[in-house]
Amino acid sequence: MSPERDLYSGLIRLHILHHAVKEPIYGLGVMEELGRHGYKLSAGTLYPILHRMEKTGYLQSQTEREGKSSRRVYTATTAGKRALAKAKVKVKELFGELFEEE
Amino acid sequence: MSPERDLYSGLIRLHILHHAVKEPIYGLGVMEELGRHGYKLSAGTLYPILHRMEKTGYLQSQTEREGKSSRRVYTATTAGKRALAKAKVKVKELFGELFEEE
DNA sequence: ACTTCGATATCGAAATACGATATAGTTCAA
DNA sequence: TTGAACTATATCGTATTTCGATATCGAAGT
Repeated sequence: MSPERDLYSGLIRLHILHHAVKEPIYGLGVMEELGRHGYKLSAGTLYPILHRMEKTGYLQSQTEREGKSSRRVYTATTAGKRALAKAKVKVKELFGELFEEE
Repeated sequence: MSPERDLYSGLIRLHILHHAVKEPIYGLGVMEELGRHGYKLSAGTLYPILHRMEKTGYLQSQTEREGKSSRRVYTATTAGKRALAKAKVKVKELFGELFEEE
């Protein structure tokens, strides 16, 4: 529906990976965090993204039962950290190009 | 094949859009430029991207016949420039998060 | 009981990715 | 002057991804 999504899909994953490196994350929490950054995506989009990032090997999950109900909590794997480190170089390059002086 | 592609797909489009705003671009030229940034993508991936960005309304094209053979040359539309401006804000935000001090 | 809420999962049609393959004009050496 | 090498773009087919809609399930109100 939104044609801008194409431009942002990678950025969204990098946001997710970055947060997963810093601390454990979970689905709805990520949705809210992304919403704060102006990315509107539904649960039907986000959860499959997390599943795939786990299948790819960037994230690992475990079901947490903290008193209340259960949450599937994700943290970044070593491969995820490596992928983020590489991607940061790319983001830096893009940033440099986009905001360079004439 | 490369699972990192997921992380970069948006970055690639932003590179393309950025260049199309600065000057006219064409398929193989973009491929080489992206290659210089370490993005390896085949013609079968790139051309459909350009087609879609045109269909979306970010780019407009015309066939140029500069003496030699012909090239389909793309430039950014007003909508494309607007989309890039918006995306730049997002990239800046991501950059800030990824490279913030602790 | 019933609804709302937090949380996750899955379905299905449409769109996208990408290697492989096709097409076509130019150049240039044999 | 045939044909190999190169420039340039397009399309096909399988697999994957997107994303709204829908489903599930337990907590907590009321």
